[in-house]
Amino acid sequence: MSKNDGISMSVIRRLPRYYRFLCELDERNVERISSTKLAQIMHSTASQVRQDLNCFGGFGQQGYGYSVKGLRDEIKKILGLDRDNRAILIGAGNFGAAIVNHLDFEKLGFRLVACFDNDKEKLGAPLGGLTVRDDSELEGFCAENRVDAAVLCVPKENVGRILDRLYSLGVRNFWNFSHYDIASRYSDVVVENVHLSDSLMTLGYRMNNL
Amino acid sequence: MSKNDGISMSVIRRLPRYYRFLCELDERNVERISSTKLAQIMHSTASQVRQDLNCFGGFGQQGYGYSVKGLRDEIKKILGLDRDNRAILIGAGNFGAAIVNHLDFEKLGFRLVACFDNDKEKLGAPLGGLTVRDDSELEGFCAENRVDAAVLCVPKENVGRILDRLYSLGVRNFWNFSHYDIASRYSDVVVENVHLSDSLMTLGYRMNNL
DNA sequence: TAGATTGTTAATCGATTAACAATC
DNA sequence: TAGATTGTTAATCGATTAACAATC
Repeated sequence: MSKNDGISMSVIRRLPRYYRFLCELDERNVERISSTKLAQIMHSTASQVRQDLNCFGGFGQQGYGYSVKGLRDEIKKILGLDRDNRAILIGAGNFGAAIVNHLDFEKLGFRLVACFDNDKEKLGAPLGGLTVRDDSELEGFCAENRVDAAVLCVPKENVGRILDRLYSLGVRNFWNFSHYDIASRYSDVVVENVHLSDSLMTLGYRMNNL
Repeated sequence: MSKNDGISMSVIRRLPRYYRFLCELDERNVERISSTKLAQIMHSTASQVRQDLNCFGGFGQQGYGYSVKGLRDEIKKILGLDRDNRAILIGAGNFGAAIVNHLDFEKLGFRLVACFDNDKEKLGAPLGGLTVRDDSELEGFCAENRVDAAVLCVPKENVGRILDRLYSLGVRNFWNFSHYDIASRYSDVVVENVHLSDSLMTLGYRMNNL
């Protein structure tokens, strides 16, 4: 983990983009790329590209640039996309189901191992290769299976209670689609918030002001 | 639009959060709030709160703080949540449908006026109070109706073609859920990207490195 | 070797934080 | 009035950009 620590969020959030663009380049059979070219693709600067990459190691070669495959694989490793982070979905409604079906968790370093919902109607429904379980099975499941992260797709009102249960079951990592402020309740957790409505409001502001 | 210009993205992205928290405070019948208290809620600093708000005007009162209702209404106006930005959905699959059903567009300053899909199976299906239209109706619809923004929920491979059509129809604002790089193709557009997979990769990185 | 391009240090820029006079 | 808290200017911090020696 030597150099992996103390990386700023700005850099971390750029990593997935590097990874995506490098995958594309590789698919187009591009073998090498300079920081200047990569910067153009990233809408960034050559300096920033080199600074970013050098947070993790010297992956380039003077006078040559970076090997596309090589760099892609390094970033894949840095992002931990080959990991098997075990995730559960909380809230298998339209929204949660769409998220789960839309994404290829495996390619992102995760494996969905269970889906829970408190609606008896949904019990047993197929979802992402799994079967929706009743909310009451959560404790039993977590006792028997390692759970690294929870994807929260339940209405804000329900998040508090389920969060407390998850926390007491040892879950410390959350992908949160609700507006519940998890960080205010627990400080020793990792929370990645996705606030779609904030994003749409931002678009609204920008389209009418820029 | 006097003071509304030249606001940094950092500030803009915080506006929806101010708005959400102020709404909550109002629901809890809190009448006034100081920058210090608001900063606690925002996980920010009193200085930043005051700096942020003063980009748009002096909404507070010395010795008192800010009126919750008053400030909420100001930010609502700044964000343009009372507007009627006319949006269309492109791609009414599981994912697009879930997005549209999940959010209350009206409360966010938008009105969904049409949904399009190229799958004949979906034609006529009800969605968000509307009926899914065939992709081929896009030109006709845009000729007869003002369209301010498009929500792109189609696979990356299909974005290029639909984007060109939308651009030539005059649409310049995009809420983009695909990995297609719109900004590279057109520079005079406003794009708000939602990259869910990037977000999940970021969570993966953080949970294994922090 | 000469040309290209990195890795890294230094300079700049912008955003955040601190300080404090103004004032309710 | 005295206390509280803003609006705003100044200081600090961190992130981005520029520069250049190292080297492939």
